[in-house]
Amino acid sequence: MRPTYETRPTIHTVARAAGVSISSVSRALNGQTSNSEMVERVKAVALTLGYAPNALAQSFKHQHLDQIAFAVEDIGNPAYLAMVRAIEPVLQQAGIRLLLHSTGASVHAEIELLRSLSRRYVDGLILSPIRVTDELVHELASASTPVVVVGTIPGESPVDNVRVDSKAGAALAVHHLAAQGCRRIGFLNGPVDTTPGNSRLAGYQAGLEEAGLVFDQSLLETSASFHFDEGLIAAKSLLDHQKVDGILGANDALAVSAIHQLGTRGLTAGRDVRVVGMDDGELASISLPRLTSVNLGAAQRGTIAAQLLLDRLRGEAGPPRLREVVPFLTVRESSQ
Amino acid sequence: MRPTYETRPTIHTVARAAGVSISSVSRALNGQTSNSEMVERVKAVALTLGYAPNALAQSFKHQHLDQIAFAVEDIGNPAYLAMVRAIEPVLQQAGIRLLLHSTGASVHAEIELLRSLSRRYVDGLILSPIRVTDELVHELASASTPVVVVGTIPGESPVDNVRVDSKAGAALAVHHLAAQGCRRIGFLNGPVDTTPGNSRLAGYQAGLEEAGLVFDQSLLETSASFHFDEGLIAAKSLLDHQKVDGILGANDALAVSAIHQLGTRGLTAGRDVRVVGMDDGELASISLPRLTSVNLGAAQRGTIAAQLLLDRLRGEAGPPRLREVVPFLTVRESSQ
DNA sequence: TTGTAGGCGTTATCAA
DNA sequence: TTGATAACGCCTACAA
Repeated sequence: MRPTYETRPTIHTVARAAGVSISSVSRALNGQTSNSEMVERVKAVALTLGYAPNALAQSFKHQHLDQIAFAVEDIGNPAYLAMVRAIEPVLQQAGIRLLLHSTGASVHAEIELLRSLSRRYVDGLILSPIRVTDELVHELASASTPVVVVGTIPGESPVDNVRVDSKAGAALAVHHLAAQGCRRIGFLNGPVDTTPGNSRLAGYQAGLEEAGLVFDQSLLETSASFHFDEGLIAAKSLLDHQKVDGILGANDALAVSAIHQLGTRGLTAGRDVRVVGMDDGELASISLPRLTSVNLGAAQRGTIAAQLLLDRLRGEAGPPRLREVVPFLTVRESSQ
Repeated sequence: MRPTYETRPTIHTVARAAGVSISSVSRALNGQTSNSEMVERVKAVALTLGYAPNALAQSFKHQHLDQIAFAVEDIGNPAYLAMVRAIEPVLQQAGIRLLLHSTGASVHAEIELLRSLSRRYVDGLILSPIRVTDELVHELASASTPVVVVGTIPGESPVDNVRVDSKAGAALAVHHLAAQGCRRIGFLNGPVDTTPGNSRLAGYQAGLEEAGLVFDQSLLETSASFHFDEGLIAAKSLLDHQKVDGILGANDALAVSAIHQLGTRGLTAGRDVRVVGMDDGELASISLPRLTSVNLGAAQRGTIAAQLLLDRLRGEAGPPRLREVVPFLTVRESSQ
């Protein structure tokens, strides 16, 4: 049998039962100065009545809900997952709840989300846009609550921003492969109309140049997405048409898809072809062989983003802040 | 330069600007019957003023926030991740937002969470408890909002419940291994004081019995957790001490850790020792060799849980409902 | 069709 | 130290 959810005690119920005014109840429960005997009585009554202040009414009164939203394309993406896990404890510590928003890789959905902030159902937003359009930047400027953007946005954008130099990260991977003796380094990229795809391609090219290797268009294969399944198709195409001694995947899933396609050809990652991924997520340490990967500091970015946003919620004014996380390489068996 | 977030237009602002009363504004904006010329004017004024009704005030008035919480031990667990991804679209469809709660495997945290529902900061809760204590069941009974439990709970618990027969799932895996000719089937379990660990052990034993094999305590290895790292330790211990021709992992991560330890010994999963996992998450199709796994319908459970909860939010009364998802086996290379 | 007024539950101001 | 009262922004009888 289900209980009814209807009639909960309010502050009036408690006041009546304790024989005091509602203001006294409020004060007693919120630790304001008052007669301690009365405080005890009120607390006792509240307990027996099972009274708990209505968070909705409190929020209405204070005009903040103590909750923020985190909006990403897909929570299943390991990088975003790492961020959520990093954001959570920071918020919990501060008594702030976390709302999850899936934008489904739609800039339109992100813009709608920014507009809806004027409804004030959250106190702030952490947004990790996959594509940055002019319109998005414009909406960021006029957002009704503090916003922190995770990912690279134009310099003049008037919001806090935490980013990672993923171009440098990709270059790092290329350097490593070159140092291991690779001369024909294939690149399995994701869509280039996304911020990550774009900057990783730039990093691949820069890395080649710095290593004294020439960029060969035919060693570049662009997957339809950053997911494993589509990666398999792209990896197959790359290996069908080109002989490579090293492969950089734009993320771990793409790198692992390359490992699979090597296996299909009787080749072993590490021994025959060196493979490096990016993100350094759980998959990297679980894959076989373990995957060398560029750590892009997803967890760190999440933590920083949460802290920046909390500052704003606490009233911190001042110009937009920019935090940059530096990528590093975690070397495992797949590249040795 | 940051904008100020202070003075947003209210319904009064709009009313004054449009030269009507606040009730007219409310009616105009909510599509109530009224003079259409006036409606147009109000809408125009609202638009130029950038007015959007304050969600907090609306929620306060209606006494519901249009948001629910999903509470799990760790959102990084692939099974829970699959649930979130399944829950999201159902809620979005209904205009309900999703709050994420991490309980960190603490029953105490779960109980606190259930109590805090009386604060009414969510309209309902989907809870996936890892351990079910009497106290938890008791709190479920007196929760202030509708609750849906994902996972097996005692029959008399007065809340909606969606579960999977994971005992049958584990037995399914054992049958499969036996049918492939395995006679010494090791079991890499997670902690047995958890609901999943407990029922999977029972399924392993039942499966052996049904296959005409005897349960051998020494073929059972219990990992400290369901995570890959600890799985490696347990898998090593199992393989150091016993010769097996089949291994069942209590989840995909544990099964993959077994694959790793086999590799260390020059053995290949599938060819030398058949390996089966449970969960059938992304990891199963990404691992090398691809992992045969018991699909426990995590996504399906998420969808159903969301629907059950939505029913309650819409006022559906009636006795607690029980939904059971049936597990099935996805066969891949690791067991052939 | 429109406006006035009351109320949702809480906190805060002010006078007693 | 306490209690009456106003206010937060919105919706909705009810009266005009």
